[in-house]
Amino acid sequence: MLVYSTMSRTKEEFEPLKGRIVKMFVCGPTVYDYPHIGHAKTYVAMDVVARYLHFKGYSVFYVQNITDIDDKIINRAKEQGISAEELAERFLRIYYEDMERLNIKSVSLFARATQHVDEIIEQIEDLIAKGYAYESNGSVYFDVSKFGDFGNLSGQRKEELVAGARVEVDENKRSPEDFALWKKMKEDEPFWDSPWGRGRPGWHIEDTAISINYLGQQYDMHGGGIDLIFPHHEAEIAIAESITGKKPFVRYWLHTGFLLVNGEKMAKSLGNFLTIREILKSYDPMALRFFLLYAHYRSPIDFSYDLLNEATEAYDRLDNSFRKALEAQDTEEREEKELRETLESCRKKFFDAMDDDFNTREAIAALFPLAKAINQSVLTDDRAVTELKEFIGEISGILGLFEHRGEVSVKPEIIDGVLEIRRILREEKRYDLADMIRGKLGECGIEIEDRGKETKWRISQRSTDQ
RNA sequence: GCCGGGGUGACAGAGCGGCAAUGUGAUCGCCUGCAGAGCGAUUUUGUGUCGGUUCAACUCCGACCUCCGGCACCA
Repeated sequence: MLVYSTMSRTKEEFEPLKGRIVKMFVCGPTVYDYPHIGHAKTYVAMDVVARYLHFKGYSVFYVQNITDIDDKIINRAKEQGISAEELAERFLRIYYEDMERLNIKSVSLFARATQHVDEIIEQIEDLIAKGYAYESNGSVYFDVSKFGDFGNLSGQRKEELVAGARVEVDENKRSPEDFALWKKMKEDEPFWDSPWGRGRPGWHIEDTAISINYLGQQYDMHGGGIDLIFPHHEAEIAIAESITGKKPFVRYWLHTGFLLVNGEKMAKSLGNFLTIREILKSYDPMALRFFLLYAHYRSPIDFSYDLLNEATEAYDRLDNSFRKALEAQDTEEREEKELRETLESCRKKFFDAMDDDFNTREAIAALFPLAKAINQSVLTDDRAVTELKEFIGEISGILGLFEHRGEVSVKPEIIDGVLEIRRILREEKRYDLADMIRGKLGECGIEIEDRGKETKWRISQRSTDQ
């Protein structure tokens, strides 16, 4: 299996540090607002990475941090007249809800910055003791000049960085490129006590404190959006390797391409900011998930409703045919050669693509010919059907798609009864009443579909959205 | 200025030293009481430009044009 690492800028053979155990860390959100579809892109992609590693037989321990204290949270809380803690709590809950709806299930542990302040302080003390950090007027900074490898991940040389820099001038820093590990408390701000007085943690060290605490001094994978490469991940490497003296801190650095809107980065100031909730008001969460996976994770996606609609159509096509396969019963032993062959080649293409740096676009593309074969088939080949069901189960687990979990709030017998009456009406050609029943059921979120004399029904995904 | 990633049919978007996936859209036909779903067929000279290497280049090399992102708060 090949994995692309930003550090080497190439695909490398994947091999975990220790046997069949994979330890991965992904930079989580700052919880000060509704999560947007850019978050969705990154976290869905990383979810599939974790799911696939799990499928490959690795035992995956996946930690995500939650930044629940920082300037944005403090400022937003002030605007709204509530405490920073309250604001963070509220949006953390919303974040969990949105992730749940997107079927992101692989995270083993969410770790909040505010619950790891002790570890953060310990790391800062360690850095100061080792001469990599200095205290200045109640704040503590990392001394970038002490870490020779700074810039390796982003391919930047320190001199270049400083040259083109628009670094914030801060007279407390020895050098503009130094970054804050501990920020002195300002008026009316939340604070923690520390050896340097009251203050709060800087951003970069939160992740190293959490990841080293749970995953160890070196671990396998670290993921996040492409915008985090610099300076965030450079800073993490500097902190971690300075503390532990061990290189590399992380074996594989994975970065997701940006989600763009109108060809530009999504930003509040551009007015093209789209939240997950906004999209899910009118789209099936599975369609959004499919849309995000129907591109390679390292590629950018230029979001538009046209493309989302297109993805919805494509997803429904696969979903419909897979449902047909999963519902198949009373199969015989009559061999369907075409189906078997297509299944075989699809399976190979799917896993080859996934093994090649989690290429979900190509993996999904391989599913369409299978869908076609299913639609053409009468599903009489019991061995092929069994294998088909197994395969669909596998890809559902890996992609987190094609899972039909619509809960029925009415007894299925009632719907079956209604459909029996409708069948009689259709036989008697009383189509007005038959159509009326179809309409009414549709309003209740039950979609029905006539297939010859038989009628299938299912819970509509879209109408279950809030 | 520095660093990174792109430019492939109407649109989206993979792959690859020889055959250019896949989806969506469009057109026609079939199926169907209708709807939906589906099936069959068709759809445009499709690889940014110019050179080089090669028997063979969309793929490798060089130059150029152009788009996007990062450069110290970002998924």
